[in-house]
Amino acid sequence: MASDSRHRPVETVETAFDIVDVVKHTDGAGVTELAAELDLAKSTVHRHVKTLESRGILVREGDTYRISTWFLDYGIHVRNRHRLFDVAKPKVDELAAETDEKVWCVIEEHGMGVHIYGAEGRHSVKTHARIGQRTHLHQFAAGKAILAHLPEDRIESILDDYGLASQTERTITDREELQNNLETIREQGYAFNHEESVIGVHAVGAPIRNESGNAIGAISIAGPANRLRGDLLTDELPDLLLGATNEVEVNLAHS
Amino acid sequence: MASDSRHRPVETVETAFDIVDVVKHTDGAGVTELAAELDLAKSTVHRHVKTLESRGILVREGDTYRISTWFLDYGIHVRNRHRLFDVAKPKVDELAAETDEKVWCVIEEHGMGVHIYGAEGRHSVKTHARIGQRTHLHQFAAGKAILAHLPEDRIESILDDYGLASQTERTITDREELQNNLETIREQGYAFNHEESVIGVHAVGAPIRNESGNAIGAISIAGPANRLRGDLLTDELPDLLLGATNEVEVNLAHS
DNA sequence: GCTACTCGTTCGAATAACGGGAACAGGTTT
DNA sequence: AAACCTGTTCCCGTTATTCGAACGAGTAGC
Repeated sequence: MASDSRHRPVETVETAFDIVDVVKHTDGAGVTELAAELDLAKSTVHRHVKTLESRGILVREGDTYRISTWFLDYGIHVRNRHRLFDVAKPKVDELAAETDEKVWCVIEEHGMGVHIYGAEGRHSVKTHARIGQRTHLHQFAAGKAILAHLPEDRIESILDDYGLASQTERTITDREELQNNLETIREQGYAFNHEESVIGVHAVGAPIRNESGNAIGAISIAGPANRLRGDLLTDELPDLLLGATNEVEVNLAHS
Repeated sequence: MASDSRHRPVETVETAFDIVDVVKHTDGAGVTELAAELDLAKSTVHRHVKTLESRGILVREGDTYRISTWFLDYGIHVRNRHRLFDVAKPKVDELAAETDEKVWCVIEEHGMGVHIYGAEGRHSVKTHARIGQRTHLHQFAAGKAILAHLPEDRIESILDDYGLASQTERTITDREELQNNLETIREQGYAFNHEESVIGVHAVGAPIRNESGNAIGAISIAGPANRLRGDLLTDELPDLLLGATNEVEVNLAHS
């Protein structure tokens, strides 16, 4: 981290990815538009875009370039190769079938939570989460479950790096309050989310730990606040969840 | 296409993606390994890798770099933004539930077929296909259904570009034979795959066409050859499939 | 315990490449 | 028909990329 200031990035590569980013966020753009947006010469953008196209990273549709499914190929590859995915997927499916709610498998990467797999129950809410989505760890149940089970210094550095941005009015934005919450989570072994990421949505999340006890991911069950409350939320679902995560941990250790 | 020879790519960007490719295929690699593999100086690779890491494209685990879920994020974004996905997904799920076989939604991109969504039936075979996978159009039912419903000149240029590589001993590798097959597909409105991509697997595929009648994708039903045969394969499944694809086409037109 | 190998990292200097701007070709609008 | 838009091409100057060698650190060998 201290070497960050010393490290000078390859700017040509940065502009290439800047182009990809703009193309993604605009859902397709032309050379002129990209050049204007990124303050580059048209010829420069053109050369980059042609390079990316020849690699199959961008595809051309008339005069606009779009992100290609190259990313889907690589993305799914990443997911399938992740140690957790194979083991967790069947359990996530099971939980969704048993609870009829939305169940997510989340991993930690670079200090953020990444939703790598989600299973629908029959009544599952349309959460705003999407496969591949990155969310700040303090903003949701699975994330807090992960955060609580990381080494103390990593927790500090993550909170330092990203801060405590709010998602809803109920998101925990006070550092001390979060520390208390994490302590409770460690004691209980699971975390709750009371409308902290989406108003009207409650969730329970439990960590998946490796041999050294550090969380590498988590599983969460989410549903409407008026259905996920009382004993169901505080007892039944955590029980089910812990059963699943414990099993995943055991299977992980033997793989 | 003719300008391909004239176009000189941005080499720095190429090396960056070369690095990403090697990291993907080796499932994680270090600086020295990458430098040796790509015949570059260690310092060059180091700078690239640091740049990619700071962007969150690669993640570091000890001394090896891995592909990150950044790709999953972008990949799923691409899929979700595709016009076909929203409309086709529910139909694919329906077909899988009705037939109990593996059902795929495939789109055409850059002259290849990309599997963007697959639904499992209760008895579905473990096909080798994976979300994001790119396959030559002539090698499978959905692909041939697409190929048959493209403008004549595009068909020619795709076949010229990619040739007719074989996947199994039953893959169609003769151009004339393929043309005859495509003609039959156009007459019937759907395509069969008789162990042309995987031995022991049969499939039916039907195109999804836009307003001008050109295929933009296809849906296919695949299953074991000994179950998918006779009337089921030649009549029942095509009927079900065409019902679904027609509906998708109508919904597409009104979206 | 020391040595010898690996790994990632840093530095400076030379050259190759990237980026810019102006001019071109093809289409569509005014 | 002319004025605009688009993507595309060219060449030149300068910068930023690349290389190779040297460094620090950690690990395996004996």
